[in-house]
Amino acid sequence: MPYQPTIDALADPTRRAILDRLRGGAMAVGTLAEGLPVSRPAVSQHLRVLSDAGLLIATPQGNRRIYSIAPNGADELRHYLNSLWDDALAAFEQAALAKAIHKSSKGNEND
Amino acid sequence: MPYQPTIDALADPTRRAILDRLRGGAMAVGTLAEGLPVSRPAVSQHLRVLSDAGLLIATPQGNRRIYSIAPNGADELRHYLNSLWDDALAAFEQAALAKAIHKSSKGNEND
DNA sequence: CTTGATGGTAAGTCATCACTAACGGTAAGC
DNA sequence: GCTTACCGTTAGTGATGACTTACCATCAAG
Repeated sequence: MPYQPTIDALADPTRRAILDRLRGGAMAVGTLAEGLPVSRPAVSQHLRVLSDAGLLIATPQGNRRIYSIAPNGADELRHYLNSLWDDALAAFEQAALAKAIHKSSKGNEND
Repeated sequence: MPYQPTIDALADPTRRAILDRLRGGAMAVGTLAEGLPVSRPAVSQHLRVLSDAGLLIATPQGNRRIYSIAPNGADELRHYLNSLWDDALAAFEQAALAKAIHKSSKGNEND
C-alpha cells in the first residue's frame, strides 16, 4: 500500500488547510502558520508528515524554509482511486445488464 | 469539507480491503468477512462507516444484505484532489518560469 | 413454533494521533 | 560576540477510533 502515508496525510483537516494555502505558490512556515488556528509547532509537525508522504517540497532559504506542493505527490493515490472506481462502475453496469437479461427471460415477472 | 467522511473512510486499510474485495461485484457480509483478518462485527462497523460516507450501497435480500460500491461515491474527493494538484502544477510551472526570467535578467549570476 | 443462520449493536480495552508548552539550534542585524 | 527572529524537536496530555466479546433482531426451514 504505497499510498497509505499519502492518504493518512490528506485525512487531517489542518493538513489539507496547509495544502490549500499552498495552492497558489510556495510559502514560509511563519506565514503559513499565521492563517491557521493552531500553533506554529503544530504546523511544523504537519509539514513533517506531509513532507514524509512526498506531498511537499522544502526549499531552505537562509534562515527560513519555503514549502511548496510536490507536483506529483498524489499521483499513486489518484491512480488507485480512479482504477478502483473504474472497476466498480464496470461491475455496476454488468450487474444492471445481468438483471435486465434476467427479467426479460422471465418475461416481466414482477414489474 | 463534504469529502471529510469520504477520506476518513478510505484512510483505513481494512476498509480499503473491503472495497478491493467488492471491486468485481456485490457480496454478502459473511462472504466478505471470510477473506478478511478481522471479525465479522468489525466488518459490520466498517460497512457502516463506508455506507455513511456514501461509498457503499446495501441491498437487502431476504435475511442477508448485499453490499456493492457506489459508482459515484468518491467523485467529490477525486475532484478535489484533481483541482488541488492542477493548481499546484500551475504554481510550480509559474515559479520555474519566474526563476528562469530572473536568472536571464541577471545574466548567469551564479551559474 | 422452534431451530439455525445471518448480521447489526453495545460495552470495554488498547493504540494512535493532534495539540500545546518548553527547549535547542541556526542565520541575520547591531 | 550578543541579540533577535525563524523553525524543528521533545515530552506530556486528551481525544478519537479500531478491535473483540457478548448480546439482540430478523428471516428461512423443518
